[in-house]
Amino acid sequence: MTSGVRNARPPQPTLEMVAAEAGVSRATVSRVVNGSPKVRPEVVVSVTAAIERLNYVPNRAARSLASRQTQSVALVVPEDMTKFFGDPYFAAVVQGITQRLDESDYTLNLLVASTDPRHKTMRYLRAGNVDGALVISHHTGDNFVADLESTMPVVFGGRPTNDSGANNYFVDVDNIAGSMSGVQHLVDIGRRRIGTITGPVDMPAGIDRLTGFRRVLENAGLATDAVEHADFTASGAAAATRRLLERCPDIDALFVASDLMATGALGVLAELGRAVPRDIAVVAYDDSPAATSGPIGMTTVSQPSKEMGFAMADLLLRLLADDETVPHRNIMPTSLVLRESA
Amino acid sequence: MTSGVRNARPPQPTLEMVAAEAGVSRATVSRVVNGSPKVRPEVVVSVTAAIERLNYVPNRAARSLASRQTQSVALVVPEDMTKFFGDPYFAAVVQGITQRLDESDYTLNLLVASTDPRHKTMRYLRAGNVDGALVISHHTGDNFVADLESTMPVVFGGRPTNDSGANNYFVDVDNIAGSMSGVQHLVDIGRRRIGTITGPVDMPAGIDRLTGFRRVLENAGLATDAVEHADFTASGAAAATRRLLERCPDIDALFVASDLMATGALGVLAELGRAVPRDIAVVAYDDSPAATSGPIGMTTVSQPSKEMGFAMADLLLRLLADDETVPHRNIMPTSLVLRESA
DNA sequence: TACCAAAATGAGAGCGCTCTCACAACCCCG
DNA sequence: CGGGGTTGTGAGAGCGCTCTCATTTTGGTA
Repeated sequence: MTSGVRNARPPQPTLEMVAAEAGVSRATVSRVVNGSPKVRPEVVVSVTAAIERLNYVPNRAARSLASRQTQSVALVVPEDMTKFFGDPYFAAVVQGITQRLDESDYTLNLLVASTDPRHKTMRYLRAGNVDGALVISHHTGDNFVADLESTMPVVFGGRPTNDSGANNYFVDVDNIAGSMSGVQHLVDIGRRRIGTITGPVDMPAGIDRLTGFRRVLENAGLATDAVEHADFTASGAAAATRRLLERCPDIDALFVASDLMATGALGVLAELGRAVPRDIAVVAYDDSPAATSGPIGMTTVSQPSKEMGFAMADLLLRLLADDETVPHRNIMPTSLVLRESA
Repeated sequence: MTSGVRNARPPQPTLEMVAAEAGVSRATVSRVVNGSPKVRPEVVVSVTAAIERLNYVPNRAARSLASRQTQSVALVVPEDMTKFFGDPYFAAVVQGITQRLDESDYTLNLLVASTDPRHKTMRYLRAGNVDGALVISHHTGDNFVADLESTMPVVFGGRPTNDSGANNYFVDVDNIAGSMSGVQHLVDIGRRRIGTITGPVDMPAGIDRLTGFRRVLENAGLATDAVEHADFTASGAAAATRRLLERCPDIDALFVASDLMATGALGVLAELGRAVPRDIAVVAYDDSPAATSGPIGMTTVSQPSKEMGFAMADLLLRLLADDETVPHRNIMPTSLVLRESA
């Protein structure tokens, strides 16, 4: 058999070749490539020219092997693809992350993990493919995280479920305060029979937003039984809304734990002929594009998703730079955005 | 300064250490790790045990440097994040790709390129980070592709814009035939003043779907002037729909080049009080979740997006395996799915 | 002009793995 | 029981880069 497709490609130029071309040593070329200050300017010029001439690009594997760094970080998302792509919240976070990374020399590796067996993801991570990891949307059961943390720096989006020791690094909002502001608004506009569609209760974001809901209603002396759990998807929320309306047909307000879920809830409400906000006022959470893309603008608890992504990446990068002054937690502000739905 | 965060991690075990632990040579451990058949079964057992004991995971960089392969492929998407995340079409394709890759030892690197300067993406690719690349959603102006192809095997999703030599590998549907089936349906149900919202005309998918539209109308002896261009986003399509309605208020049918764009168009139609399908029948393209998630089910040209992703990955993997029998093109079937909108 | 510190450069030893050989152990058969 | 295969195993040379150190060059000073 002749050499196949793969081997037919012309070999990439190497450091060695650039060195020969420029008439200097490998070490000097390496210095130029890495921007070391201790190279004579005229040498820098001639080496740069040689690099240009040969169209040289350093080999990542070799560099990574020698330097024991990869210059890349992973974003681990323990959800399935559909959920990941379906929720504009993730889009915003990823955008923030890439924005920060683009300012650096690091690249991002996306690991959406339920499509992979967890096992495969961990092998990938432990095989030295990345210098650090960002973890978002993680659940109580995801104990791969402890493993990960013993291998490399990890930054969480959202308070990790095992945040006992307070030595985790994470970026989050105060979900309790956030949801309280949303639910309080419902109370303030005179609603008295308020229900909620929660996120998964194996995630801090799900739990905390429910806690905020309960706290406000208890303070106001209102019933807290109109609760249905869902999974941060539109269809899950739609089903939960149906269940809730069946069980508590008298509700006059609904707090939904995410914008995406609110689109599902709003669909059911429309279908059932419950006018929003007249019959039922709705407050959502996220302030993602989903809040404004539907027929009715959502009143929603705004969290800076993109900025959170940015902050996560920033935190990780500083950790990787051995910056010892980084704070363990970065709690960002929320605010209530009023639109038509409540 | 003391050793920081990065260096504080315990070093990973190496092949050498496993070899010592098992009392064999490095080469033998390597054979076991790579599943070579020429190792005595009892040796395999003892080496496997040693690997287990040390919790050994082979170092990717070293392996890649020595073998000149990375076991990973890139998915290059020359769009910005928002567009990428916003369109369920991409979600389906990515899902298909990962599904195929999960059966193999390859991993996926997502490069959504407009956030990166093109330059950075190319450097990454050329630095030997991946063995091959998948390119979707590429535009006429994206000439980085030629560069890429000289470096590694590339498979396109959608006929590439420069498909002159017919030596590109790609997976596509017959967009002309697909759109013709959709537009023909509009003609068949008696519509006579048919408009279209197109995709970008610097993309084959945009051009071909428009061509199909024109062809049907010309065959039927109908006017083909009710055309507005958009960019495969919901908001772009909404604006285009407004322009179209302004210019041709008399249209009784609309062919929209993607489901996502149709959501935008449908929104405008609803806002303007044009009943669908009574006043204006709408046919979309993709048959993504967007076609069924709105208030009215879309009649749409169904293309097997997920299967296309799968096929792309499959093609690339076979190319990487030096399979010389792979066909250059894989044209998949479309079908018209009838729902309420037309 | 001679001398020494500082700056610039090069030599060379790895990083952890793969892969080609050479060698050793074993098999069958005449 | 020796020749000629197999088959399994180990030694060792890289893969392309970084980084430490020794060496050379430079420039400032007496």
